Amino acid sequence: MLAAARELHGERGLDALTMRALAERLQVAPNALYSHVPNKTTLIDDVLDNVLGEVDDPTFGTGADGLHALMASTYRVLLRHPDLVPLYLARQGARGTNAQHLGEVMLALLAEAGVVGAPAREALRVLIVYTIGFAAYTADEAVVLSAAEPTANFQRGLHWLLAGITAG
Amino acid sequence: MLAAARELHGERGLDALTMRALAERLQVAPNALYSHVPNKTTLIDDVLDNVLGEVDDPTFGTGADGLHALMASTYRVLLRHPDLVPLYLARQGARGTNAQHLGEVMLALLAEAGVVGAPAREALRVLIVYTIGFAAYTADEAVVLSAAEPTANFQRGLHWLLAGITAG
DNA sequence: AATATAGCTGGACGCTGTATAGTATGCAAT
DNA sequence: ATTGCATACTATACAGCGTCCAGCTATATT
Repeated sequence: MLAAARELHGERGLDALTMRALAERLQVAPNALYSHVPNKTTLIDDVLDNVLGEVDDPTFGTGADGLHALMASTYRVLLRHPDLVPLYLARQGARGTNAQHLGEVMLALLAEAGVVGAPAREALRVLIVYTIGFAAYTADEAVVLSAAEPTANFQRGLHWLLAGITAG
Repeated sequence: MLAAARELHGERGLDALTMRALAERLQVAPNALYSHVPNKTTLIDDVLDNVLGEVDDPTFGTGADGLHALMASTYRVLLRHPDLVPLYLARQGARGTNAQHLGEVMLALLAEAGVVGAPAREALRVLIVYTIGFAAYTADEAVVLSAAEPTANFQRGLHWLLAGITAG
């Protein structure tokens, strides 16, 4: 069902992802979905977290470099799903297992860069906000402009933030 | 009508701001609203831009200092309307007259700080994204925690960005 | 063999934004 | 003074939404 929901969203967009349309795709009555999901909100929560599974963990790069790679990967994933991006912010970044995993990886990389404790949690928030925010703000444009210009812009700002974070 | 919409939103939240509820408040049939507004989306656009009118232009402070003050004021305004914040991002910051004015003030302050042309437009985007993004992400928390901690966090990141921007 | 449970169905409720058609009011031009 | 027209309203209605309720059936458990 999550898979069907993601297909439907991928093919026809967020607005077309209604309980009735999803039920039709599954050849099932609309209310049958409520045997699997308490409501549409948590279904979308699941979709949001599932999308985050596409983010690549950085296999190389330590500390700030790794963070840069991770955030850039996240940015690319978000741009692939422009209409979902505002939802991440509305839900403060989603709380599923994939989101949690990303948070842990980020904290590990921050620790490598010498940032731990309260400053690390602050840095985490700044980086998440900046990345999702930039994706939300440039979503339309980036799709049109083949992402090159906004991505460069994103990376420049990201660099400034990382410089400030690691400078203590 | 815009005033009534803002009242209704202020009193009962975004979800309660329906065409029917607004019509009832105005003692009018629901569809009568469509003599004044083409659809609900542009009504909300108007509300969003109207809210931005609450942001204070910095009367003192030049360049980076002024920008810091302006963004902090914007952040405070946004926090006053948590449920609207995701909408700003979904619409790339709104395009009404108030939004336009803010953009011009920001560009002027950037110019004072020696940033003009393409870098200025990039800086503009980074600052807007960061501010709205942070507001969206901390909205719930900030209301509960009386805003002190997230605001400090916001200002720290903002400082890093401004340092990067003005360093060229 | 009896029973519980998971997954479904038909139908409905209350809500949403909005289209259509018609009506009363006030102002402009003849 | 009368005609004409735009503005703002009304009543009604449509299609769509998320979701609740009651009941059926097949499968799994004891």
